[in-house]
Amino acid sequence: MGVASSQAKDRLLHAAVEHALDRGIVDLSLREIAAAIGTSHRMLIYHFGSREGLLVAVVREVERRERERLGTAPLSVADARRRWDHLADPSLRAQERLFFEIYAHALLGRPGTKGFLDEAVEGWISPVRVLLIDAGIDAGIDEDDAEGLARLGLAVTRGLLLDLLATGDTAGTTRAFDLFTQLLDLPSGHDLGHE
Amino acid sequence: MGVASSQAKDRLLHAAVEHALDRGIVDLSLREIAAAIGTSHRMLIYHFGSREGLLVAVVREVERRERERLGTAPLSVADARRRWDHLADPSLRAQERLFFEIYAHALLGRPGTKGFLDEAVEGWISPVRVLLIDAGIDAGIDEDDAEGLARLGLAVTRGLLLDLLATGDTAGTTRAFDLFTQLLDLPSGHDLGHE
DNA sequence: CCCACACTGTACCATGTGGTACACTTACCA
DNA sequence: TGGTAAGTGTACCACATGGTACAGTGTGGG
Repeated sequence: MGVASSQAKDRLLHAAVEHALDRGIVDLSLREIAAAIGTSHRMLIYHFGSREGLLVAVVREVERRERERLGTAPLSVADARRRWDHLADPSLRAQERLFFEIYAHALLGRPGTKGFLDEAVEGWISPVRVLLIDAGIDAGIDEDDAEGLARLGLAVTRGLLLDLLATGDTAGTTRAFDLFTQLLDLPSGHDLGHE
Repeated sequence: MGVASSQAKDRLLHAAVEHALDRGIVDLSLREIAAAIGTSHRMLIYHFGSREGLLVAVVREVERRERERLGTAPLSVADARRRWDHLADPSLRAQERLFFEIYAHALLGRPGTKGFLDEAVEGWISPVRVLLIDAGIDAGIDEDDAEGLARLGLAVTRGLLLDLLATGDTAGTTRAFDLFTQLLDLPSGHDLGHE
């Protein structure tokens, strides 16, 4: 069957994700996707078994990229602003939009999204919490504070991304982010900060 | 034609929205929806003209409810926590989930969502900004601060709602929200309204 | 050589899709 | 009373859907 991984399948998956990045995924038919990436719906079925199989593969790939981003993101607290600048970069818009599309999809319990939500929230909060606890030994941050702070930071980031995706207002959302770092008494933007 | 409003149409729309609240909307067929709310796809076409017509009607209704919530929300800052408690109430989960589903849908430029994003962001930021400017005359809040603060408040709320919808962790998200209000030094402070 | 194998094109299937035609009922109003 | 219009049921349409059957293609190894 073609269910196992193979070079052809990988190529198809990559192309399908690329297409999903700017066209979405949840309400597209196999034929639409296939036509867009230069293959036939027959091939998608062959390699992924079914439409749901393709969905799962795409979701997993998005999860993987998200994790990868987590792994390479500078996690030091002082780098918060640099991290935001990275996230706010236009080249990441498509990925974030797809992320939110799948997020909403998963909230409705659609097939192929098991575990996505846990990973999407806990996967980010957890390492930040640990980091904060380590960094906060001197500063007197206890575990509840660390958890709450991690949660709040994630919320600010995701909330501002939703704003950014809707409005495209990089300057405005960045100003709001700087405001947050100021509230935390963190170093804000290097030199392109506010004022 | 049935395109104009009527009692029957209103009943159907209400039922359709109710159904969308816990089953979603964007990837459901007319027949699925119709069967679930005890009518026929024939009737939905009759009253709403087309599937897209129904979609538009549902989106508008969700927008309307969102605006209604905005209108009745207490905007004074001292009430921030009470407002969050209201949002975090399980009875609103379905509405928020549907909101994010449509939000994601709109981010992809799907038909029937024109104006949704503007309303979703600017519709909330704007009144809060005005409120902050008014309240901040004494406290020295300038317009940029007000805009940023409104934006940040909205982001915190939406981000924590995403968290809450995914995890169901009312206590944790509420702790994070409290942390935010503490950072703002709310009890003594200026007004901060968002939702 | 031949066979196994990964892969792909063509053609097809049953079912589901949005949408329509038409007959029919009810109800209100002239 | 009759007519007009909203509303509804039944049956249907052309088409798109996910999925399958089958007959290939090429390629590498024995």
